[in-house]
Amino acid sequence: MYSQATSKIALPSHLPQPHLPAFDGAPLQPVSFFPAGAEIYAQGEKAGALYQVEFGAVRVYRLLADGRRQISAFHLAGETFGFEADTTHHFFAEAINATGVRVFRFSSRIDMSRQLLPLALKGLTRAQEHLLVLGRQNAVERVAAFLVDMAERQGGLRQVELPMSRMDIGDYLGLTIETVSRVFTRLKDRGVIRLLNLRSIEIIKQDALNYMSE
Amino acid sequence: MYSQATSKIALPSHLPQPHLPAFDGAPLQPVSFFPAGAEIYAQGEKAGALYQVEFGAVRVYRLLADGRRQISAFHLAGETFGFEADTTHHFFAEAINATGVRVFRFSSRIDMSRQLLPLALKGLTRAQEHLLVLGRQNAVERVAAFLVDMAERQGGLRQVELPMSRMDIGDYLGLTIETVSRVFTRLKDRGVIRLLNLRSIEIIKQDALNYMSE
DNA sequence: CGTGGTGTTGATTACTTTCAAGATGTGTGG
DNA sequence: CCACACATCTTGAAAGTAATCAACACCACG
Repeated sequence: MYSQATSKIALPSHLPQPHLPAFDGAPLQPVSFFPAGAEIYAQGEKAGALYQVEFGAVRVYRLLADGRRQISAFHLAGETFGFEADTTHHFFAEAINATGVRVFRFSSRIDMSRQLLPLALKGLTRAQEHLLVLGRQNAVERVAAFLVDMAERQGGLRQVELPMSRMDIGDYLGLTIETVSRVFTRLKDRGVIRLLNLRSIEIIKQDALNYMSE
Repeated sequence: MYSQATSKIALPSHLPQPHLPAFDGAPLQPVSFFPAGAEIYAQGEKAGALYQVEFGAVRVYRLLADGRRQISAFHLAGETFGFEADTTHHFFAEAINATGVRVFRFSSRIDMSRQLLPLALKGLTRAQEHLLVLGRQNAVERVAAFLVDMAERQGGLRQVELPMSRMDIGDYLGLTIETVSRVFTRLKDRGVIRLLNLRSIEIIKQDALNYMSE
């Protein structure tokens, strides 16, 4: 496990090209690199920046005192995270894999509220939709909803990359790794999905998956 | 069940006095009155306003096709709701009891984004914290967290009013009404709370309750 | 080609839901 | 003001779903 990110290094040319910057007015920031497992920010730290994923994937989570973890969101390439209601981070953010992030520090000289609001509202809607999944859906429905969401965010292709571990998926869906694994197996046995390898699946019956996720 | 709200009536003098308006610049709106169970807005309707509760209480929820309901938030006097990421409502909002609401229609002449952002971020943080409850806490912890939250929002007094039914509480916490009822009974039997009547409780052991909610 | 971490599968346990019945509370009309 | 009726809430027993505990399989890495 790494504790420090290697910041502001040059972006290797074989990596994906930059996405559209999240903000007008702000200067284009260099890409900070975080190896797998590296902390981007921690609960309790002072906030004051937004983060845009260039490549890789990020998990944002909270912990209970006894170690139970709830991942509130995954963020893929092109997505923005790091909103806080006050000046302190209430969550942890970590790179899941080797990840490049553009950090936009808040500047008093540029009013970003106009541009932040739609992003914050998008995050709010996402969180509220996830509440429905956690509050009222069973294990199969949760996994189906997760796969549908991941597929949509990757352009709606049949093949879906899952950059995160079963543990991460479980902590996102409020399930144990065993239950996640069993549901994957059931979906495979029913011919709904194929497991290409541990971190990528192919959706065979899109309709069935949509239906399961309601 | 009522389908129409009686709008723009005069606020009877025996009712609570107005809270601070949510927005500067916007003219102070009259209070719309909604009887118990009345719909404030529905999923699919065109959005374009914010709502501030003057008195009473509001539930915001989504439905699954088979009728399962998830209440994403309750809103009490002084609180603001109705944020949407696009121009359409993705949720339902209903008055729980007789409720007064101030409606602030968006005006192109006044830029409210500066004032909306902190409210949206507050809502985002609330939703993310609720995700932890639904994803990783058991029935007793959920109810304890709910009571602690309601107590804090009512000024931290020992006596807490619960304007909503057990059904509402269950649909907020992802539990059945029977489980909610059983947990209330257990907390009562352990001497943690007293049930003054169906809609109000007294917190006897605040520490125990805090501890249970983590 | 081991070796440790990650994932899968099986058996059992625990918790919550479901189904059912009864109790309590509220509102209405006599 | 009381009585009845309907809705809400509580309690109990049985069933179902996911968690836990345990063993094994599969990778990915050095």
